[in-house]
Amino acid sequence: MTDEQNKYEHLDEETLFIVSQTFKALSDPTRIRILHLLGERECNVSEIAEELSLMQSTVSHQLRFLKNLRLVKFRRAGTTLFYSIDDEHVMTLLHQSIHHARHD
Amino acid sequence: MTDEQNKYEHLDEETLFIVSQTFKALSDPTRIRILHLLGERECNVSEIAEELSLMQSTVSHQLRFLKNLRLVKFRRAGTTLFYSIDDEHVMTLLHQSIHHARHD
DNA sequence: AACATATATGAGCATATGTTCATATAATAA
DNA sequence: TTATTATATGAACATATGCTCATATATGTT
Repeated sequence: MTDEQNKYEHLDEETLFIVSQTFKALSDPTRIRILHLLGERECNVSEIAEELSLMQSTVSHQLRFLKNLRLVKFRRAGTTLFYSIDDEHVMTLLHQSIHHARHD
Repeated sequence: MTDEQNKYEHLDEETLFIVSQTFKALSDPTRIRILHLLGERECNVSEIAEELSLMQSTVSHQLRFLKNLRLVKFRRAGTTLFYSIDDEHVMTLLHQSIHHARHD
């Protein structure tokens, strides 16, 4: 290999799509709050709504969004659905960012 | 401290704002491509546009966005502006996410 | 000064996003 | 079955976002 300039290696479309979607999930304050809460403990929909002062409908819509990206999962107990984190890697990104935001 | 349930510690508004803004910057494919390119080498505006097949105007608008968040900086050389990365922590988040996207 | 080159900017437009309201669905209890 | 509770869903709406076009600005050259 000579020292002529190397061609830039473009990001492939699929990687670009996954990465942008992941960060999009983390780009909304409401979703961040929901993920952060679920990072502390498993919660049902009503608990999330009450703890974060959000409408049940808002929470449900955002949970669907997060579930489609497999960032959260749920277990059923009667009519109640308990949601929890399903992607620890994304939570790591979130926690790093929170830590960074607080320390400079 | 007893084992009664602890109150959930809400994220403060400022942290929430910074975190969501940071991830918003990383949520758009065009900005990801620009940051990824600048992660490889310093570039001027025209080089970015040509390398990524984007309009000069598009690149300039996005660079302004990224500069406002202090994710990139530039140095002037005549009429040419050379842009480079100004936030290694955010680049770490980006690289982690790319790595994650490619490996599962 | 006039001109060329590189970059920045504002307006306009189409699309995406997030919330709310009203209502539907699902599981359980009576 | 009917009623109740928990959650999901679709439509409507307002706002945000990203791109393009046209043009402005800034630096350097002649």
